[in-house]
Amino acid sequence: MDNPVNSTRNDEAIGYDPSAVEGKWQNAWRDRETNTTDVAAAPDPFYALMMFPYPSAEGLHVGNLFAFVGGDVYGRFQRLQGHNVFEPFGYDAFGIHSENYALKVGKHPMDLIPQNIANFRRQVERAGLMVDWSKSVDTTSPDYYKWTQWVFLQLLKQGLAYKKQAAVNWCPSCKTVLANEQVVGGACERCDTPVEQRLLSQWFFRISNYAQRLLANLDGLDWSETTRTAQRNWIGRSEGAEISFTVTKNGGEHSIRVFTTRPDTVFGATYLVIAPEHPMVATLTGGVYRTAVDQYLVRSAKQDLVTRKSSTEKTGVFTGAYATNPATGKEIPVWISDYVLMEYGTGAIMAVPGHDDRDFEFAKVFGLPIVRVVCGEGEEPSAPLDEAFTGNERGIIVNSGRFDGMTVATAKREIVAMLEEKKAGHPVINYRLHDWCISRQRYWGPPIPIIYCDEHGAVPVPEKDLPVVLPYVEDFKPDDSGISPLARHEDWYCVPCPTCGKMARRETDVSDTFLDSAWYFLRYPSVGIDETAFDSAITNRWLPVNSYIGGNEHAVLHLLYSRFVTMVLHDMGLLEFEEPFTRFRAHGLIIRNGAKMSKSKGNVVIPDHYIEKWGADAFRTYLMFLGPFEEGGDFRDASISGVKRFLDRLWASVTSAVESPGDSSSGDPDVLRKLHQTIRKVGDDIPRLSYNTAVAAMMEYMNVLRRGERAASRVEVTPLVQLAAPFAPHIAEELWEKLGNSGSIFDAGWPSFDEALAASERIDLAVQVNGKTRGKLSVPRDIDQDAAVGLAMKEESISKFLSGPAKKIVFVPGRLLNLVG
RNA sequence: GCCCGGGUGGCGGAAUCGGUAGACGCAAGGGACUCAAAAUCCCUCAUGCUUCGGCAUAUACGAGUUCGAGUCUCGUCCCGGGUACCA
Repeated sequence: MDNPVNSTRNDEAIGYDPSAVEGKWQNAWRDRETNTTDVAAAPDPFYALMMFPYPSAEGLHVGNLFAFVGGDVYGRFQRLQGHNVFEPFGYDAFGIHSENYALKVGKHPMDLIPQNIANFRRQVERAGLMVDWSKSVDTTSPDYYKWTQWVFLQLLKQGLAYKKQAAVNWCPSCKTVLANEQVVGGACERCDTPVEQRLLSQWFFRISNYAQRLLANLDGLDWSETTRTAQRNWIGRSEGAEISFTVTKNGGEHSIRVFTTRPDTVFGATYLVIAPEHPMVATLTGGVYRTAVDQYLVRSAKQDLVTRKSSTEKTGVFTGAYATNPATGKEIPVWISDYVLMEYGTGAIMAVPGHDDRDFEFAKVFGLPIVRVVCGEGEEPSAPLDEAFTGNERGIIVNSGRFDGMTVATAKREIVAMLEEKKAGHPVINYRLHDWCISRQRYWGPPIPIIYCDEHGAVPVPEKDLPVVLPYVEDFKPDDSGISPLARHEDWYCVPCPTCGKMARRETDVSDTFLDSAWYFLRYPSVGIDETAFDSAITNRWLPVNSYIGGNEHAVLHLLYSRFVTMVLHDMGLLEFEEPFTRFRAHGLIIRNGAKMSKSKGNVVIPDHYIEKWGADAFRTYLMFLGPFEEGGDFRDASISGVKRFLDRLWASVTSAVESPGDSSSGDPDVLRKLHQTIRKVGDDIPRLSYNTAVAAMMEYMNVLRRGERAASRVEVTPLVQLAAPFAPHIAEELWEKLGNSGSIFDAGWPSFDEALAASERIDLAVQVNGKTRGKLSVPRDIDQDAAVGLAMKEESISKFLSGPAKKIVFVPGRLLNLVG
């Protein structure tokens, strides 16, 4: 801007060149370290976190960027409020996605990931995020996963990591383990061979020990309600009872324990079912039934996990054994079926076909008796059931001896008491939450730091020997030579036992990617510190995270695992807090052609060329304007032009204010009123992530500003530049500089609003007759009811709807008057 | 099936506590400027009637509560997401 004379002004006033402005400020931010936070000294810490992405080869897409910009607007706003905001960024680069992609393109993930990361960083910088790049994290770097392995060892030390046999999906043709998402319709996605299940010895974390605490703490968290609900459902607390059924077999007495949430229906239990994996299967199975049972066991063991869990067709086999129903004293048959899961409850159920859909279906298939023990309103106790009656709110107990006539709720209590007396049952609380299996028979992850010694068993790798480095191997493909790719590399897995020094064998499985991401937020502030996973003073200063923004697809696993790991470290005395994220908000999804934008749907849009064409500021603001941040919206590139127009006008207004020779220190009262209303509105909207309405409010103000003939003055324009800064940071910096300020606008604070200036003298009072709006009156703001009624009745256009004086008057001061005739 | 969301003009959306439905933006139509186009600027823009003053109807559908309902209650239909034999 070397020659601000009228002849050139038009060109400058209309439109601006985003690439020049944005390049200038991105360089300035880097050179001046504007976005670098002094984590040790900052007086007013605010940790603004966004979920780190998996750095795909295609690059960051619009859906990712939407989430990041939303987080960035929040972070920048907090900084403008005067906080020392720490906004880090990193990469969740281990895992099956990267590995599969590497296999597909025939490259090694270790070569691929650095390129992808460089590309992501370029995109994020180009989008103008306020990221502190001095504290970035890459989960595949040994500097990072050294501490992931350390976290594993801490859980082991606490007795929270253990090994057990567990089923995995196995492709008999590829001779490899498949992840659930690689099983398509019960077959291997690559060779279409039917998948089987196979038992492997795997590492688990005892997250189920924390079920009650993970559930209870949810009440105190400032999180999206949908996310908390999803976690509650996942943890799945059920109150019920455990009941014992006695089996007399070969002269011995055995007891089968079942879990039920409906002890009130025990009189209707006409048979028992145990899971195929139940330890008592062999004991219970009698001679002639053995062959059929064995066949059934083989069959259900072969079926893959996905199909077995999704098919609802009932299959089963009779064991030959009978148990005694402790309520009725009757003998009932014991069956085996895979609709009963060994992982939940006791792996055995009492079947009440009259009042459970699954039991009903099973009873129909095998011709087992169905007994009604609950009646709905107006139903006869003897009426047959043509489907299970599961509604229990108004149910009344029948056919249950002395419990008849009780409500379901009362009977639950009374029947459990009766069973307790007989020593045949007691109340129990069960959780759906299973222990977390962290073993992966894969290459692309951190090796689990364990060494197996013939003499000493599973020996943890000493902490001083971490990291256990993942070797660069050419044949990382899980092929037919064995289970885990690392198990093919003797030179790697043969190591001396840390305890006795004799030759031993490393664990060749790697850990789950979710373990990498379950603690990364602890690492960010301590990046660069080599001696520890996280510096205690720094961590307790910056965490828990003030604001966490991410996708609801991680509502359960990632967020739950992070909470679990944090709780364990808290219990070990390593952290002062036990919940990692004070506030969490889930953003919405970006829809393109009617579907969520995702690689699998094939509808991703890469933002680069939009940013090139319209500028990062316009693109960011457009993304925030297209719909409510927490709901997402349609990506339709046509609408970007409206936002660009707004920024052009902002540029033009500031330019003319700067150049205008007239009075620039005062403003038009109407404009100033709108300005102060806008400052209030934007300041209210941003914290509740109502970004779309914040942008709309700024546009409205811009329309008011441009209404008059005269050029805008500095007082009218300067606060608007500050309000726009979180959305359009580059142009805001540039205009801030044009307005004669030095230093970053982000260190200049947020404009304050004056309540008195924001209020107007006169208001429009809506006047209704019988609830229908018939007109409006321009009246003083503080008009009272009588004065308002008097004015209204004088208006012929209003009074014509009334035949006489109003019988009832509803007056809402400052808003409306309703005359009821 | 179950659990969450959601359904408002041609389109994206707004209406924060039950108080003027359609802010803001896009698209469309008209006009100004221009040799022309782009850009820019101005105007119109829910629907139907209209004597051009207005009037009526409208927030998926049907009931209800209320002076007043997009908003609350009950029922029905549709769409999106999550989850799934959890006893």
